[in-house]
Amino acid sequence: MSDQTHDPVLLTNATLQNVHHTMLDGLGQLADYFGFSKVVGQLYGALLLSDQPLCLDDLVEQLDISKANASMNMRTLENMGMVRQVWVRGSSSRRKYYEAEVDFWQIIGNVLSGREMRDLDRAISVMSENVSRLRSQREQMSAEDAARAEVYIDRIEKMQALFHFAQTVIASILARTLAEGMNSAETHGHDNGKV
Amino acid sequence: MSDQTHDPVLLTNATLQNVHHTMLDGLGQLADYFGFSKVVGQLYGALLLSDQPLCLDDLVEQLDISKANASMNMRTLENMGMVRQVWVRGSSSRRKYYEAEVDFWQIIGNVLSGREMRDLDRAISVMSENVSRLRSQREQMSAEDAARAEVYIDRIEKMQALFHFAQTVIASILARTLAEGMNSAETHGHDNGKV
DNA sequence: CAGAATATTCAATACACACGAAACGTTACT
DNA sequence: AGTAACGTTTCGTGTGTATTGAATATTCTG
Repeated sequence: MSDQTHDPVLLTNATLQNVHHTMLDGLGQLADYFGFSKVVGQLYGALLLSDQPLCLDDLVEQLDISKANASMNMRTLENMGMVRQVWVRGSSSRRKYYEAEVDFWQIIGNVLSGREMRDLDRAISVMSENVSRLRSQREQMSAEDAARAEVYIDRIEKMQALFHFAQTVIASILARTLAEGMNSAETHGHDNGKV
Repeated sequence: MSDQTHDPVLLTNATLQNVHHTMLDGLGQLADYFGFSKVVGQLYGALLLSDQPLCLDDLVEQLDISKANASMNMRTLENMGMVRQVWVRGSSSRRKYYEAEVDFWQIIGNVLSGREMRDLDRAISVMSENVSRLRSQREQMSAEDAARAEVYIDRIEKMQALFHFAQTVIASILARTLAEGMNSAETHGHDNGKV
């Protein structure tokens, strides 16, 4: 026994097959929509709709993709906190098994606290700096340039207001996520350790 | 006579040049981040920081891109409602002039009311349909398949809850956008007890 | 410590996308 | 109408990115 994997998990029922395919397809489109490969959506869907953790070979077989592709995209899922590794005791050897993170607020909090928030902060500070420089040098400009500076300041501040709002929204989401993390026993914390 | 365009709009001041370049660069990165061409962001930035409407040739010259590129990406900006055409009286011939839409809530409302909302609705309905089918056929399945159906239902409904929340958020943004026809200033009352 | 099993990385290929040049269609001016 | 100006579409080309099979690294078992 113990073929290469623990259990092929065949779908014998037509309805189950259809739902499975529909979900993976939709999640693939969604991932594509957000700029990722559609494979990441499919991988997540396969794990989401599985009652047991799956290993790489399971996913390779299920989605009919190469192992390299699966490995690469699983790493992006890990970096986003959308999947986590789980150790299955019955496995013949040291196999990595994954399961989907189903707490979506946790996921959103992870991704927002990472790159997005930093980019946003940087953009806002760049705008602030630009406005400051324009204000300070406005006096020394020609009338024509000063008029242009006024336009710049006006438009940049309008955009900055939007970014500040986005910052507020993201901060509230993060607060919500953190408040909800107390319930979860999993100490997810900061998993970003450089390899 | 006249040059091909009305006014080259040269930036004589170093600070203005720097701010201009910084903004266009940042907006280019932002556009790229959202899956568009960076030219889209640069075009919008050029219009945003201009006190006068600009024609295609102005933009071509300013960004040093081909006319085809400018034309194509300007259309996507138009489709997103981020720029609008404006007719300039003094132009020698029939030239299209564009200006940037500066009401960002208007823009967000436009894009959300378009594709996003429909995709969201469709995704939710697909999930509902799938859950319904699973529930109705659950009885006729084998015990094993029924157990899987339960897992499917549970996970799909979890995700559906998230999508419903997103739907609510988008709906509230759309409501705000529609109500803003009269609101002139940048005072967006921070009505975000709920995002 | 040898050997096998598994995940990861690497280089080559395939694919898709964006760009620019030029032809085309359309509109206004004389 | 003729003509000039302008915007749009199309086509060939190049560049970047994703996917794959093969090679490498790592880890567990006997």
